[in-house]
Amino acid sequence: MLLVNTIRDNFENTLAGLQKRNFPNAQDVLIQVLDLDNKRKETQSQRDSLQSESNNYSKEIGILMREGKKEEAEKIKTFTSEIKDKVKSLEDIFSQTEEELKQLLYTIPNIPHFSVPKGKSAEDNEIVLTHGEIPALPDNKQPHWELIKKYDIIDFELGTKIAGAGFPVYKGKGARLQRALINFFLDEALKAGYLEIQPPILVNEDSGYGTGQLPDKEGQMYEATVDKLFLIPTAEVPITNIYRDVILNESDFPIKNVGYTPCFRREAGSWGAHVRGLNRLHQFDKVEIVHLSHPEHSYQALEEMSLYVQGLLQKLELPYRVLRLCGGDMGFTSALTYDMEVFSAAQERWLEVSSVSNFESFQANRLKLRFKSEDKKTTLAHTLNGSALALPRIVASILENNQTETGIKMPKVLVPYLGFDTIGF
RNA sequence: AGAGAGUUGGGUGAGUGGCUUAAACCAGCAGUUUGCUAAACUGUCGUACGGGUAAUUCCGUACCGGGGGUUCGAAUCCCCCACUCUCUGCCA
Repeated sequence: MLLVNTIRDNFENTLAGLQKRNFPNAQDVLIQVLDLDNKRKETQSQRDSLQSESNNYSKEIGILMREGKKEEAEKIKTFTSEIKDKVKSLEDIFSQTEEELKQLLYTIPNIPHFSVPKGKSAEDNEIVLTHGEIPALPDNKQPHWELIKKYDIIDFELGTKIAGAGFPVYKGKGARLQRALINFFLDEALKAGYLEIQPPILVNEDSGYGTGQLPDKEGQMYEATVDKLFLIPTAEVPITNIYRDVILNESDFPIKNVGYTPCFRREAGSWGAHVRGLNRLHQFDKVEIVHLSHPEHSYQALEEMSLYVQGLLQKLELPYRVLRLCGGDMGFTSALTYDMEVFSAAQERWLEVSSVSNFESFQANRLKLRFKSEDKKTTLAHTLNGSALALPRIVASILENNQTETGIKMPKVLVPYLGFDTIGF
């Protein structure tokens, strides 16, 4: 959620930012925000001064009562009841205006960083760099959904029987590969100075609002309706909400958390031809990194996270590229997002395996996540997060890129975790 | 799940209708004393929104788990909800 003051003080920049995102009627919406805010302030002033008057009368009554001057007190009471009605109606207008303003602000996305390219769709994303060799595979190469059947390591039909489409069952070396990757990712994060967190994987409504899944995107989440809980779509939700309504000390920065969780996404209506196999699931595993940063250092933190994720991909010997998302493709809450895509050599496609974003103060504003600076001012912190990494597509590209006639070779770095070096017969 | 007891500022904890934004103590911060540390003493110590000012500052309003109500006036009385603790039950 944007700050009204930011909109007021940087009207032109804000407008330009929204236009970069192709946000419709940007100018009208921003003007409406300022109008509502003005109305809110005016109403508050009126209400407060009347309330003040009423409080003074009440004090007088208190004094008179103590002195036993009941009649005088009764006289004053007649004034206050009149004021009370006025205060009540101003109060109604105030809270209604405030609510309207909040709802409107909820619909406005974050302002893109100046380096974000213009554009409407994924086609307009900027390729920042490409790394690694694309492996030359034999002519009879197979996509991962064939390989997992061939070696009997992941079973979609079984998952359908137990839960439904998009809930695969990992078996034998498939299950062990999952476990190895999770441990590898967590150990790497620990080495890089992250604090490991195991959060709940169901969250309440407040948490959903805190990170912006609610309102509007409740359809993306599975919901335990009886208890009003939501299955998390990413560990970002519970981990970032740890810091909801928190005032940190400046010396607490940087805060670096990592957590492994299963993730659940309904992905309603988003199934198509190229989402076969592991490319898109209802349940998958992910290791997520979350940074809380001083506003002055958040872009350094973003670069650090990007390099960290790239390091993981290099260790896994996967060819990848880094994209800077354009205004039209960026998430609602993000100011700057890098996507990391791995080349999956049998599908001959780039697959997104990580998305690293700086939200600046957009999330922190909703979360009321602040810090006290040296000069005792309370200021919104900056939040960032990224996948490090999402498992299914990593598994898909490891399987596809490393396939040979005799089996699938595992990345060297995983062998100590796996206890085997090849998935074969 | 049932019964009972609770929820007050960073912490402990007082406060059953007006002089309580809230005692006291501890921690924190600033200062005095001191060769240094410690101790002692003095002061300071919340958040949000709004307003006045060139500015330190000052003023108003709201906030004692959350929401609603009674009242001229609520931390205090009433209702609903959430959470915590104890006992009983169930359970990995």
